[in-house]
Amino acid sequence: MISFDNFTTQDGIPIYLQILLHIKRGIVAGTILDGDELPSRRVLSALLGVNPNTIQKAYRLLEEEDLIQSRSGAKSFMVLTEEKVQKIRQSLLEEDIKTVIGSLQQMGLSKEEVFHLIDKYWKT
Amino acid sequence: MISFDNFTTQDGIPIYLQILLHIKRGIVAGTILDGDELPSRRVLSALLGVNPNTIQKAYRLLEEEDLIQSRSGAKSFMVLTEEKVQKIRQSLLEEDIKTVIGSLQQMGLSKEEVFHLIDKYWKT
Amino acid sequence: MISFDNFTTQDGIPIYLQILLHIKRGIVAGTILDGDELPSRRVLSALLGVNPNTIQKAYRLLEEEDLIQSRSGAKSFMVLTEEKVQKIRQSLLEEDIKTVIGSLQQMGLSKEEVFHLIDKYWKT
Amino acid sequence: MISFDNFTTQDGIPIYLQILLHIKRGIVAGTILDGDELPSRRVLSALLGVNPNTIQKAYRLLEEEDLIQSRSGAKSFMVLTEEKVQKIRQSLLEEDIKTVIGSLQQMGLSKEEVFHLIDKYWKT
DNA sequence: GTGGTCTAGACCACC
DNA sequence: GTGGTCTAGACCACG
Repeated sequence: MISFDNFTTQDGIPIYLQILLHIKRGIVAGTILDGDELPSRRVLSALLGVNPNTIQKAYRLLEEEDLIQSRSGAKSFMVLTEEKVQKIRQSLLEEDIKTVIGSLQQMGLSKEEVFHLIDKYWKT
Repeated sequence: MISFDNFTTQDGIPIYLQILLHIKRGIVAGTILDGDELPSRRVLSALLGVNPNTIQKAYRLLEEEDLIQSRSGAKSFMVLTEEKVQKIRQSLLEEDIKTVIGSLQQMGLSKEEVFHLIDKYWKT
Repeated sequence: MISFDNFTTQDGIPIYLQILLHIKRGIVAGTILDGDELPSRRVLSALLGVNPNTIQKAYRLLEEEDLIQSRSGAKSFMVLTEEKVQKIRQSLLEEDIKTVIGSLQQMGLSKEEVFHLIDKYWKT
Repeated sequence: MISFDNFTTQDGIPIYLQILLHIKRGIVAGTILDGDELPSRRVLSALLGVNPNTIQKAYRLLEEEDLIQSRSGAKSFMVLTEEKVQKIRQSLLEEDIKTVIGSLQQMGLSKEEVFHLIDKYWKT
């Protein structure tokens, strides 16, 4: 069963996107594997303290990307291939890195200062 | 006059927040200084291709944070102190760094891999 | 035994309501009589290709309207009086007629055009 | 401006479909014409006593059928051609007639009885 | 003022 | 129990 420990919603970003990203990051990290069972709408809804529809929206988008298979009345499962995983990995990494680099550069930081900051805040 | 070159809106984040962030990052970078004049709502609206109300909202929030002041007619000026700048710097840096570290750690990357990626995508 | 030949589910209307209507229309038509036996939930479920719970819901509503009675084991029987039949007849007829007349009038048809159309589509 | 006088919601059918049908019937009747302005979401929502989103859903479906043109911040207008009107007319008429004939036949009525009933309930 | 999107809760059919 | 749909209300960007 896919874990949602350490998940806390933050505002400014739509919740359904945060859920979607959480799952995609788990896929990239290898903690979510092909065939894994997803928590049901209700269960996850209760766990995260959000509306079942918000969960559903995240799941529906994942299904449209062919990463999930849902059937009414039955549980939902991950449907992953190595190729899909690599594609997600590539897109997520690039996006994260480019965004943060853009912000930090605009604030006038040097690469060395960035390295230093990451080192400081990296949770081992 | 504060520059908005290199500013392009990206969707997913409210535009008024993007404008707010752009200005705050300029403050941190030192390219926006105490006393600098802000473009008028009308001018900036035309420049960014954004509705005047959206500009108005960003300016209003900056005013509520005591970072700008409207004087004599429609012109607005930055009202900064070293203390305010440091506070913004601290909050922006921490937020950016923590967010990206959280994402990348969740994807299972090591600190070294992150350094390598930043090095790769850093625009000199 | 009550017949469900010619019954096909159509979407847009809850299936349990369609079953309810099918039975009520049979009552009005006189093909369903007092004392007639209803198919068991399991049998009808298989016959219509519908979930047993859905059948159960339709039967429960009929029971609440005092039109059927469950006796001796799982078998259910129609419990009808002339008065009940007339009441159902009245309500169904009026509802159908008024609904369709409302639609067709709203589309600007004359009574004669409606007669012509019914004549055209009436299956002898 | 398109009229919603005489419109009352009835349950059993999704409200957004009732709104959609009301508009289509107006198109067929010729009371809604190409270029006509639609009431705004909020106005119609208040008028009918339903949620703005329900109105929006009806409008969105009409837009997907190319019967409406919507632009953010601006009003919505009908975009009709004679061809579209005839197609709607055909589909609505057939559906209404076939549905009511099916119901009434199932209740055992003769064509003459149906004519009589329509004559009785027809509002002149 | 306008339309578009996000979150929320209830109901339905199905397993 | 499961996922799918409908209705509801608040917020956003825009004219």
